[in-house]
Amino acid sequence: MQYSKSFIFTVREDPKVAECVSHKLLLKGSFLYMVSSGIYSYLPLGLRVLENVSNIIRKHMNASGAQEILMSALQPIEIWQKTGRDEVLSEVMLRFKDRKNRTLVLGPTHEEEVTEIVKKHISSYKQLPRILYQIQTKFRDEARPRFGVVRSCEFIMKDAYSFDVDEEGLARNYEAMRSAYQAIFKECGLNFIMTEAESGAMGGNVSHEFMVPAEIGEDMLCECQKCGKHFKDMSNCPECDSKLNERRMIEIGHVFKLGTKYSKAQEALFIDKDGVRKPVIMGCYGIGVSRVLAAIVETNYDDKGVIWPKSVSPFDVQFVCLDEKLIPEASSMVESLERNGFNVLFDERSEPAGVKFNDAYLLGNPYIVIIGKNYASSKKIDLEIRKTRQKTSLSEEELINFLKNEYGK
RNA sequence: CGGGAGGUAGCGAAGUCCGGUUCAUCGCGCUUGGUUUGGGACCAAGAAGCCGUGGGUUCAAAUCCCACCCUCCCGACCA
Repeated sequence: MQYSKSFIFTVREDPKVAECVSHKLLLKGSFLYMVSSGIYSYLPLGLRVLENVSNIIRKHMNASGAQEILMSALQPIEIWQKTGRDEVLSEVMLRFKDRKNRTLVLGPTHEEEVTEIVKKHISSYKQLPRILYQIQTKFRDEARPRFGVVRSCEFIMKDAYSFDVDEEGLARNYEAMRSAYQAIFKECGLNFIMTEAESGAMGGNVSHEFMVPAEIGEDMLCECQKCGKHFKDMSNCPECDSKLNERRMIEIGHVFKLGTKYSKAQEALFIDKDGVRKPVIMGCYGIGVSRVLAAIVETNYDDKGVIWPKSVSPFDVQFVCLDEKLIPEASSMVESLERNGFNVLFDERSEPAGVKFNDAYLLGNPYIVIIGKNYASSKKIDLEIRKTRQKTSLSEEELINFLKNEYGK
């Protein structure tokens, strides 16, 4: 992608509307466009990261046997009345009437709808277990949207639902999802903590949360000064009796054993081996995909900008050409990088070097390649690692080998 | 929903107390021409504003008064 033709428009000043790091940097680097408080559009850069995170999620979901679907955002109020959650979630639920005077809601979550789907299609133990998931936009009328994409009224969520014949099956799927989550967050470059949690309005009795320690976190965990373990309560460490510190956390994922709360209320029944009709045993598993973006930025940045982990960065390489006369050479190198499977943002603009460097740092792609004056004599280009800011001079061949090695290609 | 701060050109800000040729100003960005090109460079010329919205007070309002809207922060709330 040529920078001069891209829809990338960084700004020099910090946006006034943003206070926290992720909100500020994502707007400054034109990853996001702010429509209104708690409402954001994804520009090309932001969408690339979102897609990368989504694809990591898909990979691990599919590997654990889950199948992707896409449910409607518009839902009739009636399915919510079956479980009583039209009342429980009334504060956050966006509802309106259509032309037929029927009440519709913009789905804040999808337990009810997925249960209807399963009710229609599953009737025998032979059709179980199954896991369905989707990556989709959720709508919540938040009392106070904040921190950009951390808490917004419209956000992207991965929600998965498991369906089993018994508790043992549920336990297996719950474990499968839990380990998939650990793999997903690790691959996204997040330092996360898994902890037992309350089930809240979801129902069920077992649940775990995945948390990322960050300044702006809205949840609090107690961290042991000695052994580093985390707990909900502020008594001395149950493991080693040392003092605990409070630490703020961003919740990025939550898994629940739901049991039969929804299947009973909505009569999603199957006939078991013994001929008895039983409610399907359910679990649900959520990841705040857009919130993962924010959490990554909140924990991967410096005074110059974002430092994306390799696995999610919009581009692998930002290729900075500092001399117009070298554009033909630079173009051929960019092409060869692309042939080798790397995504390259080719900065061929006629801007001063400082502008290009600062944009590269702000956008946070992991590798910055610089071609300039020294190339004519040495035939070497410079590679700068975004994270460490270390620079080395390399030949084209050395560069490609280095990157292949870094990306395991 | 309670408390605090704020809204002036695309972005960031000054001006608001004390109303009036210092009132529409500055920096960045943008347009045109030229010089530059390994760290946000320089010169020249330009375009761009219902001073958040509506009402009021006054000879006169960005500035004073009232109402509303929007944004950020703290708290309550948060599957």
